[in-house]
Amino acid sequence: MQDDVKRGRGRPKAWDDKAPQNTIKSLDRALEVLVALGDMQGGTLSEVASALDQSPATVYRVLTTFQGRGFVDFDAQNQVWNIGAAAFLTGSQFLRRTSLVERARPIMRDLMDATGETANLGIERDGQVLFLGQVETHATIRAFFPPGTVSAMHASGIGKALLCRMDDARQRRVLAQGKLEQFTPHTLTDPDAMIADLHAARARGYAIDAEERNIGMRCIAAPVYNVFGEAVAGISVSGPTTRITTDKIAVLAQPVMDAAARLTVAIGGNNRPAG
Amino acid sequence: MQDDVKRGRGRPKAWDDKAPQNTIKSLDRALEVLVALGDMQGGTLSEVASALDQSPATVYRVLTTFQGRGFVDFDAQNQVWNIGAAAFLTGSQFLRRTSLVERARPIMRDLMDATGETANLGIERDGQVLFLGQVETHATIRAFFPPGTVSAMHASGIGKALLCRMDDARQRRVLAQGKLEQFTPHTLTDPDAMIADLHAARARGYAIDAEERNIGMRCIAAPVYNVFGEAVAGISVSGPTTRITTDKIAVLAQPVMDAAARLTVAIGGNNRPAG
DNA sequence: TTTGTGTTTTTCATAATGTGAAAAATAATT
DNA sequence: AATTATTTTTCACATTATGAAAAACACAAA
Repeated sequence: MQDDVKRGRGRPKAWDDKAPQNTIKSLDRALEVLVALGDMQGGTLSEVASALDQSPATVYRVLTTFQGRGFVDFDAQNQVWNIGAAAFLTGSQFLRRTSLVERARPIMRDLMDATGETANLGIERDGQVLFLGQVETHATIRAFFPPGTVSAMHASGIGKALLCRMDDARQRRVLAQGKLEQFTPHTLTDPDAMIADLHAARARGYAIDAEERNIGMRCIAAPVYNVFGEAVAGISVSGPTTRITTDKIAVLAQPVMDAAARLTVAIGGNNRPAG
Repeated sequence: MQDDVKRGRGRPKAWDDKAPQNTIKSLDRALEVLVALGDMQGGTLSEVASALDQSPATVYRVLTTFQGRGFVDFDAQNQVWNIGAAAFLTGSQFLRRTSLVERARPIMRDLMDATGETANLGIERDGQVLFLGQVETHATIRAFFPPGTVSAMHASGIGKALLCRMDDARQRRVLAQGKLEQFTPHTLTDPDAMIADLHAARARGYAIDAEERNIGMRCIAAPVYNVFGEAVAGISVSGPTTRITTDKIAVLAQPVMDAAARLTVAIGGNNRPAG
């Protein structure tokens, strides 16, 4: 970064260490409630209140206010509060911004048509893979990654497609974060084995997740590049090992790489990767 | 419906007309800001403030507070505020919750009450319509599609409601699969006639199955959209031609479309269809 | 039944804190 | 250089958020 930051229009922000008092405390506490409700995947009033160590009365008012705008739903049957449709709708506007998702949509649909398997789109965020969208196969047996799911980099096709294009330093940093947690007997937990796998993926042009996260599921992923040739997203197909057999991987990899290349073009990226 | 509703545990809510003061005003105003920011797809402080007719100082504090939790991002380059990743992450928890079928249930019940006819819910699977659920009319003569039933797309109201929102290529592909099998003298077997019928349905906003699958049965269906404005399901009413007469179709279509729109909202979808 | 326990919702007094106006400090424009 | 537009901070004041406790229920057991 440059030393002199590009500053905005009006009065400059106070770069003091003494915290400027321009945030709203009650709103912040309310957001804490909303996030907690999402993390715990719904709960009763008392559950939420005790989890946050806050007064039930306050949490109750926060929840009913959110409810008024549809940000949370209340299941009167079981007295359970949950994240509501409005939160999803507003939150989804985040995707529209980068326009990555919008542009990926038709490409993913074609990929699904060409391969018959569910197509996925994901990016890296905070050392994990964040799934942004998918187009589901029509087959009855299908992999399911709803948008918003996060997954470990080292045990995901898209994660490894992104990793294999990072320089060594960043690779090691990201991998060190997650400690290579073992999910299945096939998960690569040895750093050297992981590095070797990433080199292979880089040479091939696509990464493979062979039952490393879920037994019975394989995934083939390729990186998508931005204008600087940096891998900023991954596109993949995932399905059961019964359909994605080892000898079909090379066949399926081609449409995946094609789709990634198309998406790279669609977002104004450079298909000649940097480094 | 019963008069005595199933009530929860604790103290009952005050059913007074005089608004109970258990919502938080400042939080509500803050949510108004967040929703507006999403609707206008991002904007500068002054844009948001003037759009809501609020003091810039207040809106500023709201935005910085949201920013603190990642619910909005600030692009210092262009001084533009936008919906952030945390809003997306939390909002996405909504999807993880209940299924389409559960959300549709109360809506379908209302639709049945309003029309007096059996209400149906279906999606596309493997080129066919898969019925996921229904709420039966009280009348003795009734259409019966038990959940799990599959039916040909081209001879079903829901099927045509889904088809009429696909692009031409997919339309032709799906239709080619089934070869437009003839079930009754009214079944549309000519591809051009089918395309014309689908265009009409698209323009109307609802599709009609006029004895095309079963003699003596008519069906009125409307599409349900996901967050991308893609038709992912259909909702319909079906009944005997003696009750669903040709001159009643337009009358019955309104509650059907209303129900579809409600379900779209309930699943976090976008009622402005894509394409 | 009656009693007891664990809920959720409301009321109320009090103080915390959110609020707008205006000032301050910058960038863009003329 | 002066003006305009915009963002951020300060400050005095009153709005309003807050927790404790009470009220009103459901549920379980005696």
